[in-house]
Amino acid sequence: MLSEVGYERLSTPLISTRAQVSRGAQTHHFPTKADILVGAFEHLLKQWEAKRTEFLAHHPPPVPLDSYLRHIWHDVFAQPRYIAALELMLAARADEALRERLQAVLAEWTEKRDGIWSHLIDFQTTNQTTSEFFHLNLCMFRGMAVHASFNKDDTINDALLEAWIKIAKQLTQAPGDPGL
Amino acid sequence: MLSEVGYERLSTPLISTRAQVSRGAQTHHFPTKADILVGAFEHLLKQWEAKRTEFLAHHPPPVPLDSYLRHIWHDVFAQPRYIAALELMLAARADEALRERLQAVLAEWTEKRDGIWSHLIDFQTTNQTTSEFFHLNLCMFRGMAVHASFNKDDTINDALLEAWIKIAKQLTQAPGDPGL
DNA sequence: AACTAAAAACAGACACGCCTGTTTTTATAA
DNA sequence: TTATAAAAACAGGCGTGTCTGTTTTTAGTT
Repeated sequence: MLSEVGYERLSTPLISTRAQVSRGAQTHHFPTKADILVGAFEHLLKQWEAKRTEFLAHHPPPVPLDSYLRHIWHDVFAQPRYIAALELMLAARADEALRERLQAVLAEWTEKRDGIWSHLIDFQTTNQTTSEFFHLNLCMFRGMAVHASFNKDDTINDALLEAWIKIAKQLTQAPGDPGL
Repeated sequence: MLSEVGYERLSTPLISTRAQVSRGAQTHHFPTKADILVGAFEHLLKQWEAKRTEFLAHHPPPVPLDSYLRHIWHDVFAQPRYIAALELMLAARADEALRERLQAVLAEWTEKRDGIWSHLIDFQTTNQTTSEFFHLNLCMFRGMAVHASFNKDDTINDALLEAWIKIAKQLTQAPGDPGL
């Protein structure tokens, strides 16, 4: 619903109706709206985790870099839910309590995720370079996700993805530090 | 106000109070809330345009690539207003009428912007590569802006910027196509 | 220059609806 | 019987858009 109706119009009665749950039951399990949002956010992170384990089941490590990139692009960033999560995080800027709860949930998850991937991807560079690449890649995919959510022309989105994959390979697979 | 109180809490009475304008005057000039938002968006784009002309006054073309990158990073993307604009665009996804108005305003501005920069930057590659680089760079800066808005640690943000500038140089300044 | 008419700008109040959180009541199970 | 779950009603507040009335500016005419 966050991705369909947007954060602004997302109201608790709307949610309970769509969930076919009485408003009483809703408020019983989720006293405040923030509780619902945090719950939804946790649910989303679990889904991403599930996609990762499913991917790893079919791609035993060491995972080639481009396989990894295509996976997180298509299964995470290119999904409407990613934009919904982004809207949620941005909107939560103004709500200090909600923001801190979301950031806490996310921080824990991020740490876990990075710990997992850093051992599985077929990097051939130093650790420090790897960390920086992770950040760069995250930023690039985030920006591409926003771009894709506005511009529905998939040909250009695909071209951007392929271009970035080439760059990523140069950055991490080159023998000797390529200047990153 | 969009960046301070957030899109969700931004109400028309709040705006009129802060603007020290009566609610009657407000509704006279801006019949609906969407009119205010579109007006604010146009205002923002004009400010970016002003920053650009000011930069170009001090940096006669051909503009070195890294100067250009630092300029749009610090003067546009790294500003809180960029995040506000992003939140506005994302929130407008659910409001079809508003979204189309914003997109129309933005599309016109974008076309103008690209037309200007493409002649002023010291590129040494083909046009097609240049266009793709523009897109990639936009995505990267967008993602970095989001990152910076959440993570206030400037050292890592600066490091990311410098890393990207190095990459950008390799992409556009290398003699012969570097494989992008 | 002065007077009038029209238009624009402004001010404040109102109505309607919705949203959030609380409370009260009813059902169910341990 | 008591604790938990569910349902429904309630209260207070707020937000958007509209409406009526007032002031100021502009335009046109004598």
